[in-house]
Amino acid sequence: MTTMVLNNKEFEILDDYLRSVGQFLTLPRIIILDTFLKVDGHVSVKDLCKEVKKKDSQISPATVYRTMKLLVESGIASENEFADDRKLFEKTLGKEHHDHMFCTLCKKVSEFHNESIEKLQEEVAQEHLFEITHHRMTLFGVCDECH
Amino acid sequence: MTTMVLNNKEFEILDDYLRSVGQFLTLPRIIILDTFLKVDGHVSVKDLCKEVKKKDSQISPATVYRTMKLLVESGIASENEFADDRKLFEKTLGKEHHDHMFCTLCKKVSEFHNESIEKLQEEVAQEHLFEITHHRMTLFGVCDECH
DNA sequence: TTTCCTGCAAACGATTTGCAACCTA
DNA sequence: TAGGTTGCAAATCGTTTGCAGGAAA
Repeated sequence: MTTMVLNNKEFEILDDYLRSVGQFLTLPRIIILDTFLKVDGHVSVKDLCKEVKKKDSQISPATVYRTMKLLVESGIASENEFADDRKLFEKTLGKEHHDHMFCTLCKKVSEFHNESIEKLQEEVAQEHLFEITHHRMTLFGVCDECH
Repeated sequence: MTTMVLNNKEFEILDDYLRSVGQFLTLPRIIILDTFLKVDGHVSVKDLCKEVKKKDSQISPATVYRTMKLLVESGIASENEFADDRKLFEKTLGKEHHDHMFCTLCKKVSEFHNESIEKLQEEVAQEHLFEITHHRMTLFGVCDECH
């Protein structure tokens, strides 16, 4: 039997968010969030649907899409696209900002953070009178294991 | 009457590329490349189709898609996606590598280059034994004009 | 003649949406 | 009761592909 991790702060955050927009934390939403939290790394909706179906075969892809949108809105998840048309979600809570390295051979996504780059980005933006809300940086190439 | 710029190096490059893979520089391909070269900035296939149709209403979107693929393969164009599902093409020939700033209000794409960032990216990659083939960096935010 | 090219329409795959039935405050 | 929620199927949207006719080497 699967144990739910309802005590996670993510459930509280989603619940708060939903209340603030006049919506409810329903069972399908709980199951989807729980599933999402237990997958590690970057997941596609397709893969998430597979996992969700194991817990409740009734839950439709439409609901997974709708719920993932809510998770993004509430700041629990973020979206990123690496290879063509593969939109992937990752957890954002409790993780500092980071960028990605995508191995074009094994498709593995790894993360890094470099404060100097962040500072330089801010400098560049200021030079162009551009106000950054967020950025996206991905290095494509071959990871150590694929060498 | 529209003048073609057949003397541009891009036509030679496409022709060479096509020959190397046993294909030909046909009229539709010439028209599409010519149109692409005359548009500035970043274009979607949809917008390109509109321009192409003005010169030859017979040319189908399928051919535009097929030709843009060839342009990317031959190094004349490159693809980038900024906002959701808007794949845009830009010329690469004669332009040094650059990154992008995307204004989320007016959707304008502007370019910048920062050598220090490039060096740091290379350093980060080396630390992780990752071999970069290319990278993609986009700053999202509000441009000067939209302030 | 063989291989490539093209337009057309159909197919595709990811995502969204309209709807009727269902919950829940 | 009113308004949010869901599964289902249909609709969308960008893109790709099968095919039959046409053109070039």
